Amino acid sequence: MPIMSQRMTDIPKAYDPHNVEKKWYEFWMERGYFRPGIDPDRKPFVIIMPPPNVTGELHLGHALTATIEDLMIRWHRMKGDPTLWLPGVDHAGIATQFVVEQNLASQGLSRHDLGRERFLERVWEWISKYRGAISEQHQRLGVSCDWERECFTMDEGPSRAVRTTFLRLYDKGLIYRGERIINWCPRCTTALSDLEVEHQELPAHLYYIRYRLAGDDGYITVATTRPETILGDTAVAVNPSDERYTGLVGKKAALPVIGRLIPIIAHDAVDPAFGTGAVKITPSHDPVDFEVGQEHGLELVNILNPDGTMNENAGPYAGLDRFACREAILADLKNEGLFIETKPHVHSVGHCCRCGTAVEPWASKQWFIKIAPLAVPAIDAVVDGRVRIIPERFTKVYLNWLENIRDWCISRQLWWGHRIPVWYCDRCGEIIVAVDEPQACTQCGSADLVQDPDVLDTWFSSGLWPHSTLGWPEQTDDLKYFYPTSVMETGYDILFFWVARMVMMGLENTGQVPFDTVYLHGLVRDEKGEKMSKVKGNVLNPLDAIDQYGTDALRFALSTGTSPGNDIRLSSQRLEGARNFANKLWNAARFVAGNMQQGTKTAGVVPDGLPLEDRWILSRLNRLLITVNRLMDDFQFGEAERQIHDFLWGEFCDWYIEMAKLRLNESPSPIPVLGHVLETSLRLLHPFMPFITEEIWQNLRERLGDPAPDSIMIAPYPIGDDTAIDADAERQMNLVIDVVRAIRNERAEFRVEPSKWIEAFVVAHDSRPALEAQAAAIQTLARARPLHLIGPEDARPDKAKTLVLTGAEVFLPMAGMIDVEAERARLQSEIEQNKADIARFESRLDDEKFASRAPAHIVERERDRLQGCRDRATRLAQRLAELS
RNA sequence: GGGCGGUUAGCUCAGUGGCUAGAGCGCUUGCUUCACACGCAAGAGGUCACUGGUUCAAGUCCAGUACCGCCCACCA
Repeated sequence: MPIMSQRMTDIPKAYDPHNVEKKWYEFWMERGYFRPGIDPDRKPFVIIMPPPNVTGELHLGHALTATIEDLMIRWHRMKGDPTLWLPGVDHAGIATQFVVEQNLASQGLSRHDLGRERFLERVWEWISKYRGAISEQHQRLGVSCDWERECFTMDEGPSRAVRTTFLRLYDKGLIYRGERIINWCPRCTTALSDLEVEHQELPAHLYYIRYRLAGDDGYITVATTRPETILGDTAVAVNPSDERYTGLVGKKAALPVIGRLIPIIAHDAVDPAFGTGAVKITPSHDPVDFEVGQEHGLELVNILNPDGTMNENAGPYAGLDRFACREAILADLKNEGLFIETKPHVHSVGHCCRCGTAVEPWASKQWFIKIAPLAVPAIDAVVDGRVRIIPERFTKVYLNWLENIRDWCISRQLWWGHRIPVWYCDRCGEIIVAVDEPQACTQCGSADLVQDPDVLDTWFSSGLWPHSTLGWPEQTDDLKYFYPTSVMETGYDILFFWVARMVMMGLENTGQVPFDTVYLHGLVRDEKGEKMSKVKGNVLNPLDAIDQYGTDALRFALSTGTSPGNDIRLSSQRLEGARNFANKLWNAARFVAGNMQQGTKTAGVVPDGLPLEDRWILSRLNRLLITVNRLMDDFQFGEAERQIHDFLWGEFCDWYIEMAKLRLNESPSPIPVLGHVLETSLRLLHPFMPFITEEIWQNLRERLGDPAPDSIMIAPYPIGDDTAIDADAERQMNLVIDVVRAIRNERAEFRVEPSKWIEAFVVAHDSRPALEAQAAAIQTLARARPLHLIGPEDARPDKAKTLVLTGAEVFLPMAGMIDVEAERARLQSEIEQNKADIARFESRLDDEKFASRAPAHIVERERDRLQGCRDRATRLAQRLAELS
């Protein structure tokens, strides 16, 4: 005992994460544990980390990604798999250019003041300043990724992969340049893909406007939500079957204000029931109108400048902002008597996902990927199961998107990003697409080549990430060994942006799927369920959470009791709960360490001949190990953690340690099972809470005589042994627990002072030997002394509180405190309840179909239960009779 | 207009056909019990949204309804 109390003072009472996290992270790094051990005979486990924005800050979504990926990685590493987790960062075209431009703006400069080259220098400076912050944040989260393989999308390797892919797709005719309607952001002054546009339903107006007919004093009335685009109209269309307008088709109408004459045409796409049944056609600024224009050979009249102001085609309105122009034109129409009426109308307006500005559909010359041919193999891969999506419901979402996919606009009018590898010959106009910069025109030999000024959509390089990071297009050793990767873990919000494109590009470039499994996690929300955003100010910085609660607590809070694809609400209460669990574990370890004498063997513990509580906890532990391994295999990490938590707190601490204390009071000889269960649990928990488990494990290791590796992170992951499962021990222990709880319950009910001992009689039936062996424990845990273990026939106290349990009865003689009437009523109600139970079990068992169709062990269990209820019924009845 | 998800204790959520449906937080009562007050013990609290179906057995599977949320879509 002196040894124990002495040691206890060595270890602080509360777990302090800050003293341990840095220490162990450095230790792991120094030892090189994060590097994969390559074994050509073993299939590796590989995760490529979703690359965060190079100039960004990690938010809780990244913390969740890091947590789930790290737990998978650590688990596989402990299982002995060659394990690679490859980190990286993304150049994030628009986002990065945006922050650097804002920084310039604070100095009163625009990127145009600097020019392209100097602007890019600024971007690189900015990156060199902020890039390290991301990895530092990641390291504080405990990520065990291979930093030596860290990649940046703008590195030479991935950049070459980008150009190579571009060339290959161009040669195949899958990349083309063409004039199409794209989404234009006037603030970012670049084209966007359809995915980068967020549609919002907004209340607006439908304006009815008259166009004068040419050579006639009649009118045709159109309805539009965007009167300013009148200036770009090149036709009015009606449905060919619409009799109201049959006479007008082929005639001309004059545009209001500017008077330009446009034809009236017939087209199926016009819905006669909408508005007036006549629609103005603006091929330059509307996707449907563009199609109509193509079919009818209509002219494209662009009326906008890149910044959203009106251009010279807008005549008197040139220079006005598009929204100011709308008001101005409406006023003029009213003056001219061409404005008829306005009706409220809800329609959806696209906004730039980066800056929130309303985007303009705009006919513009851009580069596109003809994506449908690439989608087909990506669909097949998921349909035939080469790629599995978790949770499964997203399979349908994925397939639906790919089946209806439209060409992908990949050119961006930005400076920061992968420059499009296309050169134009100034002399002959030849278009040269090449991986390396050409020195002369392949056609005419001229050296006057100008590279396309645009850059590629950031997601183009992201789509190549799983193979470009491993060395593609070179057939590197890494590519050969680690590709295809194992799991792609990311948020469901980028299923289309990223996951689908990786499948398409991976298959296209390598002929293989990029990963076997897609694991999609949910969004992290605040305690009110709202999306975290800087604007709302409800963003919780992961580092703040770590400072306050510790990394393990943050990881535990983010991943426990959650399920794939479902959003997570993170609150301070949740973090506190996780921190409390870490502290509980810490203190359990403090207790165990204090009782572990130097050289106590904890490995190779066998249940044979051990006391009941030892056999019980070993049985429970092994059940847990089997369950957790099954859950991990099945990607149910949150449930696995919950089970570990419940075992450690509710079984190991609440019962096993409490009973161990009694034994240690009797005799100071060490209890190997105590150390064994803790040590095994630490390894089981390590992937989820890496720091505290390492700290305790190392501390324990010094006391262990067993040979062990230098770190818990390379120790073997525990697997269950079903021969350790001992149903008898569990049954007996349950009875002990029931008896103790029953007595405690009554003590509380009768307000017996906590320190006071009370006398108890326990009638044991089949389990009498077990209860006798546990008499001392029951006494102490229930504070019941003297405790009389008696037979069913033995005399028991007269006026006693009686508790009829399934395998025992407890009598508590509480002099003067028993109300016989109340006691009788209570027993009567228990009898009623018991009767109902019996009836339920009987009717189930009497059903022949149940007996014949239910599995044998279920039938058996129901029989046992019925028997237990019947026994109890008898004893309840007896007891009631005794009371009268 | 299509599709998906949710609806389980006061709150937040687990529960992937089989005990009498669980946890954390909150609440009530009592405890400075020698690992832990970031704790211990006891307790209250449920028509698993609703209707029907499949099954020996449904919170769990199927169909429909209601409400909430999300995604997709060229509704001028």
